[in-house]
Amino acid sequence: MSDRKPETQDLSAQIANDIRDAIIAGDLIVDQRLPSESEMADQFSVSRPTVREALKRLAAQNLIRTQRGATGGAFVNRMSFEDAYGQQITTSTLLLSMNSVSFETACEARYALERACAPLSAERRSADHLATMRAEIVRQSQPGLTDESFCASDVAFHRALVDGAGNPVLSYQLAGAVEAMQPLMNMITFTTRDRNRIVGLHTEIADALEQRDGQRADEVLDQLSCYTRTLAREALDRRRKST
Amino acid sequence: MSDRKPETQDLSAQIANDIRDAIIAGDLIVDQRLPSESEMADQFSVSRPTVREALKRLAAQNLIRTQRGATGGAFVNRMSFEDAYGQQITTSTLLLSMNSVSFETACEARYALERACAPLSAERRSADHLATMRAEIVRQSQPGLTDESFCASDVAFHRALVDGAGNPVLSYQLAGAVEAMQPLMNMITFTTRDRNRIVGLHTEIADALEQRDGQRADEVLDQLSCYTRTLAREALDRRRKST
DNA sequence: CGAGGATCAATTGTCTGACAAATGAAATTT
DNA sequence: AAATTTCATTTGTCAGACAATTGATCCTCG
Repeated sequence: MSDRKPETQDLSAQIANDIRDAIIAGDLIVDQRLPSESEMADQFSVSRPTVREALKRLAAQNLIRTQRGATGGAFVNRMSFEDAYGQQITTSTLLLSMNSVSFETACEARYALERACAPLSAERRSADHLATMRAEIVRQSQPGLTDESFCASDVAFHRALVDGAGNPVLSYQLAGAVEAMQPLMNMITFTTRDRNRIVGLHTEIADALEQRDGQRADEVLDQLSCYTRTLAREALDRRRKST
Repeated sequence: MSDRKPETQDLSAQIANDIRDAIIAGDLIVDQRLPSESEMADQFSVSRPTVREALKRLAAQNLIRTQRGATGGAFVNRMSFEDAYGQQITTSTLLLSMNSVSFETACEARYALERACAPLSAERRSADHLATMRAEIVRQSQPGLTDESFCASDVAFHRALVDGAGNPVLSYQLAGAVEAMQPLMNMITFTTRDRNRIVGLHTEIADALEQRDGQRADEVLDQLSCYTRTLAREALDRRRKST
């Protein structure tokens, strides 16, 4: 938890960390205006460009926003769920794409997380959530759909399932897991038979949620998890054979 | 998913986004060296400070690292789980602390996620994980422990439980949920009676995992979830009364 | 010929000073 | 009183410079 090398860090990194810690500690509250760049330069005994680099670091993390003009400046940003989604998805995508996480591992994590919210979703899902899921099922049944569109619809279906739990923290956490998987899923070529099976399972899930049967939804998700992993294994085998 | 206002964005933000997209798309691969700051300044037709601001934005997201010296420069960073943890915890902490997420909601999310990995942990936990959990239980039983230390130990216990699932993606996702809750948990004052009850439930969880009984672990986690929420409600009531 | 040290060139880190652009507030005019 | 102009403040961008770091190169000496 401690900073690794505070002595060898850039000045801009040190300053950014100072300000970040102040925000986390609550010393700087939401919408509070930070001193102007010139003032901070004096305060930290550095030049304005150095302060600016620090501020850009914070802006990249959505911790502050800046505004030009007479009453402008840098303001502490209220971290929005949308901002958090974006960061989460970027981070997860990169983690999965370049950190030798196997499809298997990612898939297991995704379905474990999804199953966590199945009972909540069964209890709380609105008619809207159910309607979204049904609509995506219809879309997925269309013949001639590209694999990419099929995957996108799959993501939308599962997002609706997660959102049905009515817990924004869960939605935010799972957005990363589900969306970051999409590039990996896109590598799979779905046959008509595969799609029919998946659509069938999706329908069973929707039915279960409609009847507020969390237990049943959980079971079907388990089956879907197994099936997806089987498909991925086959896709991987084919790819290996062809090279 | 699309950028909101590319036309009103800073030059440094635009450049940072360009490079970020190139990294995500795989056009820039891990450990690849970016052009020098001067070269990029020419390439993008901006000044060097502007390029530097862009690079600092990327560095803040752990997308690149920089090195001084003759063979130095900016290199595409391999996103490490550790980096991802850090970002996740910062984001989640801020999201919970200043986005009016109720303790109830956060708590529900946390235990839902934890229960997701209970069966996996029961199956795969090593003796090490179990030993860590037992050790933390002992620490939690010490009389005279401050509330903060008790909470820290609680986090360590649950981290061991999650890590026991042996899925780094789950560990990374849950790190945020569990650790971000700590500041909220610290607001609770635990009586000796509360602590005994929690330690008892922790012991039951450890026992269940030792016997590879995921079902049982899940049940106890459910109880712990309910109990924690009760305590939080009481703490909130007391706080409300005193003000 | 090899090893060790001095030199060098490339690159990032930092500073200074300047000007442009935006923007809300104050002063002025109608 | 309303509309317009002016103005001060602040961020955005630029140019050029120097310091610090660091690997590579070259040179000297054994």
